[in-house]
Parts: sequence; C-alpha cells; structure tokens
Amino acid sequence: MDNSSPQVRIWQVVSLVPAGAVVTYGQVARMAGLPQHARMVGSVLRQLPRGTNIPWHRVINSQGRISFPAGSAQYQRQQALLLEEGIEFIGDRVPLRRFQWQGGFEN
DNA sequence: CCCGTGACGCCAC
DNA sequence: AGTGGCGCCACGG
Repeated sequence: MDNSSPQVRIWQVVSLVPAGAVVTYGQVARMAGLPQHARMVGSVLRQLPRGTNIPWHRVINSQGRISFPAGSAQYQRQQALLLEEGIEFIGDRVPLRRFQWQGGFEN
C-alpha cells in the first residue's frame, strides 16, 4: 500500500499518533515496515524542519524515557509538550502500559 | 572510501 | 538497576 521511501513512511506513521499517546522508536520502525531500524527513526526525526506539524515529541524510547540528555533544553521541551497532552511521568519515565499507542488498525 | 557518531533496542552480565 | 557489547545504518568529515 505504500512504496514511498523509508523517510516518508516514518513521517506517515508518526503523523498517525494521537495526542495523549506515545510510541517507541522501535515500534515506529516496525509499523513503517522497517524492523530492526529504530535508529533510523531517530535519525529521520532529527532532520525534521523546525515548526513541522509532525508530532515528533510523541516518540520515546523502549524504556519509556525521552531520548535526550536529562535536563537539556530539548528534553524539557519534549516533556512539556507531552505533559500538555496529558501524558504522565513516573520520575523520568512514561508508563507505557497506559500511554503507548497500539496503532488502532493499519500497520 | 573509511571511520566516528548517534532522538535505538536487545541481551548478557 | 547499571554497564557493556553488538547489530543496524544514515550522515558528515
């Protein structure tokens, strides 16, 4: 159903994640048809232009943690966005049991 | 073209 | 719970 480049498929998957939910890098990779390529997801998100409408902040690592140095400006920015959407943190991590998006249908 | 780096993930200690 | 090693691979120097 989709022959586009890995980069485009990653954008599409992340765009589907609803506010109030999160997904992991590895999960995005699998949903984009790129198993074992979690790292590429981070690489692609890193290149996103500023002001993009793609909800990049809803992507966190498999441990439920934000993949930026603790306390960095980027870390704080991402956490603020998640908190605004109702995501809860237990210490420095999001309990995936409750907030991880299960991809509704496609994937 | 080789090599280090890194928004990752998994597994072994 | 931390640390370390490895697989993967796009990028930049």
